[in-house]
Parts: sequence; structure tokens; C-alpha cells
Amino acid sequence: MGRRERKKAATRQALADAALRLFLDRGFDQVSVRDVAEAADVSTTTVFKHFPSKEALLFDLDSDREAALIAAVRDRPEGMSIPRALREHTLRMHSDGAGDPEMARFVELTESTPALREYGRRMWMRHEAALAAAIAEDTGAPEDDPGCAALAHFALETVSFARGRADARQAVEAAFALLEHGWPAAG
Amino acid sequence: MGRRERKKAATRQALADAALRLFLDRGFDQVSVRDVAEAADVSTTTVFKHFPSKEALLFDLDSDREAALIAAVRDRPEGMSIPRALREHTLRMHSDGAGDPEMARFVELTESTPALREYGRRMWMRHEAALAAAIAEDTGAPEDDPGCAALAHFALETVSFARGRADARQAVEAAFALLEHGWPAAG
DNA sequence: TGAAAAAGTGCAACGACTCCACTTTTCTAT
DNA sequence: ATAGAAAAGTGGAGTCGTTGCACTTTTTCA
Repeated sequence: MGRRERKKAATRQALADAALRLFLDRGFDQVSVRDVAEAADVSTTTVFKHFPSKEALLFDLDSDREAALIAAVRDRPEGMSIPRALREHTLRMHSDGAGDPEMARFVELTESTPALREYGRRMWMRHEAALAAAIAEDTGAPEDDPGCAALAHFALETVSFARGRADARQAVEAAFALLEHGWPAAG
Repeated sequence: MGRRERKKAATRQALADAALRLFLDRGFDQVSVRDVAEAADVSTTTVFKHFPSKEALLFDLDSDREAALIAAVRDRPEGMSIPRALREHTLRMHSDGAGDPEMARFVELTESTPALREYGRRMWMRHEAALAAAIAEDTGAPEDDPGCAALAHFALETVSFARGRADARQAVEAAFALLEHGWPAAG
């Protein structure tokens, strides 16, 4: 990797770090992009050369999550249904970093700031197509099968559904129970 | 209704009308709030006394939709399941105004403008709690039952899922099939 | 070595939105 | 009927996110 790319990565990292620190410190809305730029010692315009928006400064580690998601479907134990595998994966994501206090503050920040909630959801839902394709491939359905797409959409939506509910774990379980077994018929 | 309220409602209506006309004409991003204000012959600040944001200028008729939604559950035919009733209601909403060219332009505008898509979805999802409560009441479950909430959430999400897919009707049907019967078990 | 490409800067600008001090209109209570 | 509270509207200045442009500096590569 040449010096150019290294420097570029460095300023990008400096920006993400400064942003995280300031946002956790004062709150997202109380920090301007100019503040972040100054803390990283670059000009405001440079910030937008690296990140498409202020919100993007916080969501910089989004590449592995899709891979893990696909793997949860593809490499699930023999005999486990796809909804159940997705449920396990979702619950695992929730419990991961439950001990890390830095992570806890990060989660609290993103959930309490509307703009960040929205942005985070959008980023997360971007994996819908990939997940739907993985499910379709696994079940032998056509690649654009709407049933597979629906499952992918709803499974991803689960985290946004659980957010803000009193008992998040219970919410996730109820949602996946619905996806797995359907709405209980009356009688 | 006193003169004051009447005048207030009048300027509000004038703003909404001007906004609709201009947005349909030139596109959402090509019209500034000032343009709308001038077209309605008020100052820019007045606009924000009536509407919380530029997007809100377009979504001014949101009160009846929740009532219709609740009614679709509560007044469904004897023996019809709740997911099916919600499916019928969703499909009905889609086909309503399919003939109205003005409505078609409106839909096209909101679906092609990211900010409006997001805003419309947020407004729509606001009915989640009310719908969940209606479902819970109908089934005799506790008011905050997570299963009912999950069904409400996913049923509302259906329109956002169908949006952007090639065959919207097929997407809605696949989504509700999943909610009604669950993911088909292997074997 | 010299020139293209890319990173960064500085500035000006636009648009959404807020704040504030102020005028005008309408309501209400005496 | 009239005074005064309450609300609607105005105007302007200001903040913030975001973009565009013209320009300098650094790095790459032929």
C-alpha cells in the first residue's frame, strides 16, 4: 500500500475517531461537522471527501456484518430452519458487546438520536438483497423469489422492531416465532 | 369555528396546495421552502409555524388512514384471520387511486424522492402501536403482547417492502403468506 | 524529470431550519 | 365597547449540513 493510500486511511481514521469521541462526549446534535474537522485538524470540506454525511462518520465498520449474516444462514447446523438460524444470529449480535461499556455508550447514542437511528436502520437494511439471495440459493428458489425476499426483509427489520421495546430479547423471539410458524390460527 | 381558526386553516391549506402543485411540477428537490411560501404569499418562517419540515407539506392527510387500518382488523368478516384482513386492506390501498392520474403522480413523486420515501415510511409506521393494540384487543392478548406488536410491525412494513419490487402485488401476497403460515418447513 | 492524478484547502454559497423582536389580528372578559 | 391577553404573521440575522469551484501540495508513474 503506497504512502498516498496510507495517508488517506490515516485522516479518515482520525476523522472517525474524533467524531466518535466528540459525539459520545457531547451528543450528536451538539457537535457540528466543523467541530469534528477541527478536532482532526482538517478542513470541513475534507470531511465530506471521506464521508458522505455527518451520520456516516459513526458507521464506519459495516463491511463484516453482511458476511456474518450470510454465514449465519449458510453455515447453520444441519436440520436448523433458516428463521431459527437468523434468530440465533440476531440474539448473538445483541448479547455481543453487552459487557463492553464503550459499546454500550455507542448503542445508547445511536438509539437516542433519531437521525442516527434512521441512518443505522438504512445501512442495516441494505443487506436485504444479499440475504434474500443467500436464502434463495439455500432453498433452491429462484434468486428473486418474493417469499425469500420477504423473510430477509422481516428478519432484518427485527432489530428495528426490538429497539425501543422494554424487553428486546422477548421481542426478537416473538418476531421470529411469527416468521417461523405464522400467526396462530384461531380455535 | 372562529375566524382565527378559519384563517389559520386557510393559510395551512394554501401552503399544502402550493407545495403539492410545485413539487409535482418541478420535483421535490427543485423547489425550495421559500418558493412554496411565496406561492402561498406568506413568509418563510410562517411555513414552519404550520409544518414541522419541508416533507410534512406533502403528508397532510394522515389522520383517516389509521382509522381505516384499525377498522380493517376490527370489522373484518367473520372467520377471516387478522393477517388476511390486513392483506386485503393493503391490496385495497394499492388499487385505490390506481385510476386517478393525480394520485399516480403523487405516488411516483414520493417513491422517487429518497427524503419523501423515508418520511412517508416514518409516518406510516407511527400507526404501529395503535394497530398492535387493536390486534391485542381482538385476540384477548395483553395490550403490549410482543407477538401482536410484531404482527403489526411487519404488516405495516409490507408496503415499504413491496415498494421498489417489480411486482408489488405479488410481494404483498408473499409477505402476508409468510406472516399467516410461517416459513415453510423443509422436507 | 515531468506531467497526470489525487488529496487537501479556502471560500463562497444554498437551503432547511431556528431564534428573536416586533406588528397585526382576533378573542375574551369586564 | 374596550382593554388586554393570546395567537398569527413578519423580517432578519444566524447556525448547520452540504456542495461547488478554483487552487496548492503531494504522490505516482511513464
